[in-house]
Amino acid sequence: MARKSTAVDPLRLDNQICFAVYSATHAFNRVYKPLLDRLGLTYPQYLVMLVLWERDDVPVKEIGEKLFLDSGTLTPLLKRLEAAHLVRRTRSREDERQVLIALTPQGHALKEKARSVPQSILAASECSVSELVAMKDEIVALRDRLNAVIGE
Amino acid sequence: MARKSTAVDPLRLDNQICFAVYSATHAFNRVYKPLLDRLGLTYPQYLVMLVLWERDDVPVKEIGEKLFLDSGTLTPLLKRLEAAHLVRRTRSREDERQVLIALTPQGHALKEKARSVPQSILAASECSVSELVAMKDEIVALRDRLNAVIGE
DNA sequence: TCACATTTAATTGTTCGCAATTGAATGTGG
DNA sequence: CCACATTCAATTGCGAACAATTAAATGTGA
Repeated sequence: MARKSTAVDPLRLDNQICFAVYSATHAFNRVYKPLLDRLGLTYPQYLVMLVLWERDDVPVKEIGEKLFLDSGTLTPLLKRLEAAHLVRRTRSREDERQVLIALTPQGHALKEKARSVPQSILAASECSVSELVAMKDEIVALRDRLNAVIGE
Repeated sequence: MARKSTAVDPLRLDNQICFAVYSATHAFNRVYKPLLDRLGLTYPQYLVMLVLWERDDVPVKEIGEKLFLDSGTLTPLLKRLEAAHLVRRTRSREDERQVLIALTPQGHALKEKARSVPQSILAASECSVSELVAMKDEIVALRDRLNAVIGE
């Protein structure tokens, strides 16, 4: 037959890795939702808290570099975390342009309640740790190549 | 030493596959942006057009099932596509609850301009087709397991 | 047939995500 | 020292994404 096989049609939705990644992001979000509701966090807020639990008193810029987000996203998000008494925002004294983000005691304490989250996600993925690590490394490598092209 | 290795700390940002997927989604978006700007589409609008280029005159519900999106997202998006004269929205005569989405001639014609997009993405990924297909299949399988847990 | 449940889109309100701009602080070259 | 560029956060505006609700059409059982 003369028709092009749908299996290799480059415009077919099911053939697009970007849609696989896009829809997997939403699937993760839906699994995280009930877990993070108990912590009073959204998923992007949870990511910011992961950064802060690793290192505290960090400028907005640095959070943005780690999460690939800009101030247009982070400023209002951080204000909501401040309103929830999880972080404090203070101008740096050495460089008044920077705003430093520090955890409050409640912010630190929330880490303990968060410890069970990764395990629940692992269970939901029905996947071995080694498989997930391998996939993660492949996806990160792809992401970094894509990001490199943007800077070109 | 007594400290837990950071390599296996489950709360470490870099160890989370969800963040790999989340950040890869944004990286894809940034690569798509200049390509889709030329078509006058956003990325979610492009996904809807992919669905319609495969099969036309489809109820909103069906688009939502294919893209894992609900009417709260699709209704305003489809109204914007209608305002751009790419689709028409008409109530089904057999079932007045359904709204059928059909391509306009301009909507059909846009497919030709879109044909170069997948190739540009492939180039940006700096990856062989077979590698991408393998990754895509893994990610889809993970997504489907996650979605299955949500319905539990 | 009729009360009731279900299905389907639309609507409302909140939170991301980003482009573009603004304004203040800092750095740099002459 | 001073004009100028750069850096950083905040702001504005728009388009998703989703929970929760609403309203209309359809389906179902007694």
